[in-house]
Amino acid sequence: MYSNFISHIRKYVDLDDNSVALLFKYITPLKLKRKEFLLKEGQICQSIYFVEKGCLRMYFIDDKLNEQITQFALEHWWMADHFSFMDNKPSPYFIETIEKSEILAFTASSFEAMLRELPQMERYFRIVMQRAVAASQLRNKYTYEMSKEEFYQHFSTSFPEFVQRVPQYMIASYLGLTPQYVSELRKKKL
Amino acid sequence: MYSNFISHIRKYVDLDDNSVALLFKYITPLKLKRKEFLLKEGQICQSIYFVEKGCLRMYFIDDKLNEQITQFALEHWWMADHFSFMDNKPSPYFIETIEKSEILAFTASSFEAMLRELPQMERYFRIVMQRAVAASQLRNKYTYEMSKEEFYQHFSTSFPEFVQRVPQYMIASYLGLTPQYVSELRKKKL
DNA sequence: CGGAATCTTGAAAGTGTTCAAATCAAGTGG
DNA sequence: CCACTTGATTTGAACACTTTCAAGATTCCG
Repeated sequence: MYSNFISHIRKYVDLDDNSVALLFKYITPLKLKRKEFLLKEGQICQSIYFVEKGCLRMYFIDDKLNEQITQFALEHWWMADHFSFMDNKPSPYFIETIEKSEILAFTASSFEAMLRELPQMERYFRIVMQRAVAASQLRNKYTYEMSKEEFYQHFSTSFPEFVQRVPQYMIASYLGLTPQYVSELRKKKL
Repeated sequence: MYSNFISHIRKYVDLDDNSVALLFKYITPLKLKRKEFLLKEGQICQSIYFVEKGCLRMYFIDDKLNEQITQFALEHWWMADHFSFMDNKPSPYFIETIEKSEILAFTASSFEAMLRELPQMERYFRIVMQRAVAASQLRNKYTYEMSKEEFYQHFSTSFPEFVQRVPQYMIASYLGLTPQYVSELRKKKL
């Protein structure tokens, strides 16, 4: 049960079976179909979400009414609008399933209660968050040193499984370029 | 002593005076002049750094030999190359003082030992890292929705104290635009 | 099969960069 | 305190990368 989640935790902290049982009390499991929403613009991001199976995207609507995708989450990734989640602010984002997905949710209050009962989980989340910071430092560095063309080529060779799994126009949006330009770049590469 | 640091911790967790005394054992305080380095390209980022007073920048040298600034840190901010710090990988970055600064450093080993002795600090760092993730989500959103011109105007009106404190060309670098273009934008605004 | 969503094409327009050179500011040593 | 040297900012013209717009071709799904 929730094997991806448990194995992810055990990568970073020791957690005995008894603690795992306690942990389960705080989880809200969700089974979602394709194109269902976990969060919509204007709502407060009530939970942080762990992708046990499937795929999520986070996006907002820009002033030209385009969907701008800012994050994806595959198996064993966390997803949340952390500002909204921590400070109870309305979120500008949508979080939506791209595929049929199994999600584990911690509401803000269950998250707090869980951390109080299982302090090892503070360590787990400290490490997870620190790794998220590291990942965003790296991604950020790429945006400084690569042109959009290079960024696209780099992404599609680094994550070919991703390019298989999600439509081109979503990748274009995530990389901050137009679907037309992606189309041009693909042609160029052949 | 280290009052900015202690008050920052106490914003997020309760820490009694006894624990503060224990905490001090793990800190390496550094007094640095302007333009001194905490990290250079190729080295492993040995410590994470808290800015008690002063100002740091982090940058790397791109393929055209420009210094590309990816982060600043003012008082009560943390600074590190987290990938290098956590996984002992050589860093592509330089970390350098912009002004005379007082820095508190935790080496990787003192950081670990401190967290083991003072588990409340796991909570503190979990919160700090989570807020760092939130901040990078926000900054990232800006890069999707603003042109470089808007990004510059937004930054310089949001952080006027910053524009005072650091040279234009560093702000240009941080925002990912050329000093020439910044110059043009400033002219435009008058 | 029909309709909607996705992907491709090509031309025109912008936004921001590059290059080269001039001007301005600032710190150092005499 | 001035002269000198280096660092920082400004200018303008030419260029490059990426977007926009408008259609057309294709794929997918019920």
